[in-house]
Amino acid sequence: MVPKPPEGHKWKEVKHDQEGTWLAMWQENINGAYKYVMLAANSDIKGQSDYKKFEKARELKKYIATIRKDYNKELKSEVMAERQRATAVYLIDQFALRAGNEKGEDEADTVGCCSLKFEHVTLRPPDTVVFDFLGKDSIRFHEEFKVDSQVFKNLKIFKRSPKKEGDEIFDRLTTSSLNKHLSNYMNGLTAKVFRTYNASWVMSSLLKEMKSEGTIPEKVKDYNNANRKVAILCNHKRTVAGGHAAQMEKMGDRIKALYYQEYRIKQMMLDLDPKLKKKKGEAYFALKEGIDDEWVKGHQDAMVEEQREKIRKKFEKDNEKLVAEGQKEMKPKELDERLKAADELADKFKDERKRKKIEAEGKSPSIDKFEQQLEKLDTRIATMKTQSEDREQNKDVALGTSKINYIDPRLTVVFSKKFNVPIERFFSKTLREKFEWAIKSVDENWEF
DNA sequence: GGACAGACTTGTACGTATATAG
DNA sequence: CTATATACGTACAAGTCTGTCC
Repeated sequence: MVPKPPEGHKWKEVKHDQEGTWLAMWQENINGAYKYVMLAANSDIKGQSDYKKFEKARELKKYIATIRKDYNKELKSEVMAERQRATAVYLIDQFALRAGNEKGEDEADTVGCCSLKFEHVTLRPPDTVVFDFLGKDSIRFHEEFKVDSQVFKNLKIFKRSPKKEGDEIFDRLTTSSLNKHLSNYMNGLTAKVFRTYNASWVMSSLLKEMKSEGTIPEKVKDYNNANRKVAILCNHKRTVAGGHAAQMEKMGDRIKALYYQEYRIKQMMLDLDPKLKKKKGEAYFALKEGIDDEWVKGHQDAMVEEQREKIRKKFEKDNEKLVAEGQKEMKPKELDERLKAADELADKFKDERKRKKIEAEGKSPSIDKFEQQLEKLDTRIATMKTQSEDREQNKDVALGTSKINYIDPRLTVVFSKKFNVPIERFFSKTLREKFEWAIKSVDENWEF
């Protein structure tokens, strides 16, 4: 049944097209772009086309060797158009460039492989090529690659005078001619299939050689590391968050604080048993690199201040409670009394600094207990460090796009089953719906 | 073979929900 | 328990690619 149009409107046309996947469409009034109402990603229709997309990429496996052999040969073709085509396919295959359609005057000045211009490619003998251009969404692609010597020669030829800035490198090539050529190898093969193929291929090779062990977060991190390699291949970048540097510093500070805690414990051990210094060696008891007296002083001041703040807050809260219960609140004098604990801490630190000695504390302290505390701190430091490294590595790489669009979801399912990590760790609720076809279709032995 | 119409995928930022550390 | 970090879902613009017409 045809649904009623919104009040005061009528359908321009009602179609019953079994091929199309859209429900309604209209032309946007600003630049005439077509807008579509389509089913959501979790629908059967979308799932099927997603499945087909990855199956197409898998099919490329059968032809890739021939294609590579051919373009390597055609890099030397006498026909310039063929030589350009071979070079372009090389770049698309090796470096995961997008096809690069021609764009209109009014659109952003971004490029892909076929639309690369003179100034986007710099040649550095003997065989290094520097790409620097704005790709889709004006994301910068800035990479340096070593290339096949014939590719280097070709690019040099394609840039030869009278070509100058603003001119296209592949002036005898369009995306349609390139895709037409590719479709000779395999039905439906186009430039974008290479991105899917290479992304999934890289992921599958990484997962094959991987031996993920340890806790679930550690295994997830292994997966993410592979995911990140794919994202880098596809140049999926993101803008570094505003507070990134500050956050890194904060984490670094926290790690330092943990190291300092260890230092204190070790000093306390010395307090209990001075002979340990000989046994464990001087270095064991030293302050970690990057931590000096000045830092320690600042850290201690902060700790004291923190405690003061805590006491004040607690005081206020207690008072609120008293009032709520209909009782009188405590006098400011009580707060001063409570704050003495912080003063004592400050005095203790001051004394320590003067005497350069840290006394063992806690009830019935023993070397054994301290050793245990140290062990706990060690693991905390280790997790913090990996977390901080992870964050730094991810600051400008977006993992989502490759996971959602390029990595065959069945690979993720295989990882999940092989290493016994719940799929929920990799796919959110919506993604599990989107990839239902993948989740229910494979076991741990499936191969891309 | 080039221009344009049309259909479908990809990609990031953003606001909000949720998890986590302190 | 609360502040903050992170994850999630979504919007919608920007791509790719096919088909048709000249």
